[in-house]
Amino acid sequence: MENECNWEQNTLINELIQGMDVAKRLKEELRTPYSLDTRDLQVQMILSSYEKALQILRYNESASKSQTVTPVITSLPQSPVSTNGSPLSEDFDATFQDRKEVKNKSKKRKVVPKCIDQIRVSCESGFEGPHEDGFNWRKYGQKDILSAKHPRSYYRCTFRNTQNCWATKQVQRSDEDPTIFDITYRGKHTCSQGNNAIVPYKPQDIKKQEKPHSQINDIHHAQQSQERFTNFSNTLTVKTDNLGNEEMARPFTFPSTSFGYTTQENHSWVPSTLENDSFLSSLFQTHLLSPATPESNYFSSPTFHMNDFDGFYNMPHSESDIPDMISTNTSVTNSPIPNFHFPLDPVEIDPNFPFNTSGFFS
DNA sequence: AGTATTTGACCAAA
DNA sequence: TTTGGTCAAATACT
Repeated sequence: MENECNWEQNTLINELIQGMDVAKRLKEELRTPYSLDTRDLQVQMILSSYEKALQILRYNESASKSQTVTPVITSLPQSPVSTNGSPLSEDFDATFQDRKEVKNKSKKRKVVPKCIDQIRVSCESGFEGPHEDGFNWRKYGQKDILSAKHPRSYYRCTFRNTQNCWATKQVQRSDEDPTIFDITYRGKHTCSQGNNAIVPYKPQDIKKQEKPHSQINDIHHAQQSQERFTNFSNTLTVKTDNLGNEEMARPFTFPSTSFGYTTQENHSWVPSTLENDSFLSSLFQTHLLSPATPESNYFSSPTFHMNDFDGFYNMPHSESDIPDMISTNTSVTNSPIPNFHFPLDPVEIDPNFPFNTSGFFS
């Protein structure tokens, strides 16, 4: 618990410092003719930092009022260890236990898992489905929700039976903006997709996995990625609606250095310099490094909104072994983002970092 | 034929 | 009793 408090405090400080730094940079750049993309992105970074800082403060406030909201990190007993040596999530633990009961006792409603990631994805291009996140999901239910105009869809991991993966997600179209989907992830993937590291891919190499009517099908090619990212920074917004605290068991696990998250095994790889930028690294992981199913791509959502930067928690982590899904070709020439660069102040990028070398996505 | 989706029913929590 | 999550048979798709 003490470490957790330090984490949050450090994160809070980091976010405030980051916001201040970016604001300073922006101030400098306002004096010079600089790209609007950069300025937009910096504004978003500033907002993101302050939003996250506020989230931490709000979370602490609510947690102090109610002991029922306890971060998963410390509230559960020791997790089991998976076959690859990494600890399974506490959520998996709870979920798996519940699911075993389901097997014995049909249709028993499970206890809500404690680890929930919630993100908002906007699909303003008019496509039907919400964004793709790189996992294979099978729809197992749809329900009209009383408080919502649109039905809620329930998905479980395709590898539930074959690999005993109990991750699920719910997709709810927003009432206010039908182009926005609220996606709630429950449970961590324990399938090969969840355990493996990130792998670059060529969208055209991927076999078809899901039906087109439920998916975004604006597949972009690698050559477009850099341009898309530039545009992306224009439209990118971070939405931090007040999510219920009961659903924010791991509310602040965005990959900030203060968490030391990157030291964990199986963690998504992030350039070291980007780790200092929790917002950007989250963006990086979620939308640049995540392999996706055929109908999607790294920029499948013209605009996306993340309430919770824990979304990366479920990102696939492998360079290989994503069954039947992606090409194993990982050479730099097939990188989805050739000559990738961030529209940031160059000072922020480690000059030694091999963005343009074969080590970048290998 | 195998796999994915749809949808009404079931069940537990609230 | 209501509501939301899940199951599983029926159906659709490949």
